[in-house]
Amino acid sequence: MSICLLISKNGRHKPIHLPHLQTVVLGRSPETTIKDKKCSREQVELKADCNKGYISVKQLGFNPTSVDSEVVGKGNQVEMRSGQQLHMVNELYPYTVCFKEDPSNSQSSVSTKRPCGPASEEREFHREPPGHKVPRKTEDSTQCKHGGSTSTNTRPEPQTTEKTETLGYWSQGLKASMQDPKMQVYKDDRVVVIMDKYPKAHYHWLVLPWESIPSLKTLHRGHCDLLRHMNQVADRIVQQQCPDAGLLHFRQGYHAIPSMSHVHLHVISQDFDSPCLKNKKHWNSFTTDYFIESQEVIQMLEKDGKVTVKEGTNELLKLPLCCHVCGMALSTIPQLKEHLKSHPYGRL
DNA sequence: GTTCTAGAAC
DNA sequence: GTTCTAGAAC
Repeated sequence: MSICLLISKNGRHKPIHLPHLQTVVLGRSPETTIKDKKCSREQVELKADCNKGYISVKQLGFNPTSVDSEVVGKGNQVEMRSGQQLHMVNELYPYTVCFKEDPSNSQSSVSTKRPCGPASEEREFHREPPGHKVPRKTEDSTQCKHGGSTSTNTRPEPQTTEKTETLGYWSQGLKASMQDPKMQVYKDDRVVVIMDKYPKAHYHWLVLPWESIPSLKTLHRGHCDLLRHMNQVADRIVQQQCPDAGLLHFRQGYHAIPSMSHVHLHVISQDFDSPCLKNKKHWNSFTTDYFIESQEVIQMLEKDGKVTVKEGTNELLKLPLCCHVCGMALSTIPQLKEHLKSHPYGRL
């Protein structure tokens, strides 16, 4: 399959990879180098169809995005093909689209992928631009599946003995993402932090242990230290990567019944300003008791040696929409999103 | 987890 | 007619 590249015509930055059928939101951010306030941080939503050879361009921002001088219009969507020109906003910041053969399809490129994880005690931060709301997906989700034949690093490999944990199923996606250097924001000998692939707020990271822990049910008292460390790492990420950390409210916690396998701590800003937040389930999973505070999980482990999820927790996802800050009831997701603009920092 | 889409709600 | 949700499929 070919890959899709969005190329800045005036060479402002390197080409942006648009993964096949994956929504990518671009706008004013370090990634595009656009600082123009007329350009929203979420100006356009792009989705490439590498099979059909076009990208869908949806204007999210208020000011006009255009394709070949034709304004898309807020909320509208058009198709753009090779040879056409996208202007991010106000007929400025031109881009072209290019479909070309994926060089990573060759076997040699797979074997030269990053050997999994850092050496023991290694700690490093990768400062990714937070404005890029949908991090690019790995070109090869099977990378590191076998640890890399030449790897000499000492980090414990994920357990691959359980047949049910075969990579490739959608619910196993985190295992691939956490191994992908492009997704990693921080890693040390115990944990890795990645940006959520479909962030539900302006800032949304996942902290995952290298140790294979399928779910909250598998946690025991011996994991308390690890969970405390995950919390500390999360605190540091927020401080280091979020310039609004003083104003913007954050929460750290776990979904009671997560869809994705492998224990992951959500670190999420409470603005919930994201095009990826689309439905009631998304909303209630972060704003009801379906979201269990990290401290509460640690306390349960310390006290009971296990995490207990209350009966009926799944029903919380069906609750009526209700503002997490002021409690106001909203009848639809669009109305909720409009209301959330009155709480930009996620608190009163 | 997401995407797609039928049909409910407006 | 359009918007929005919710369930199936992946």
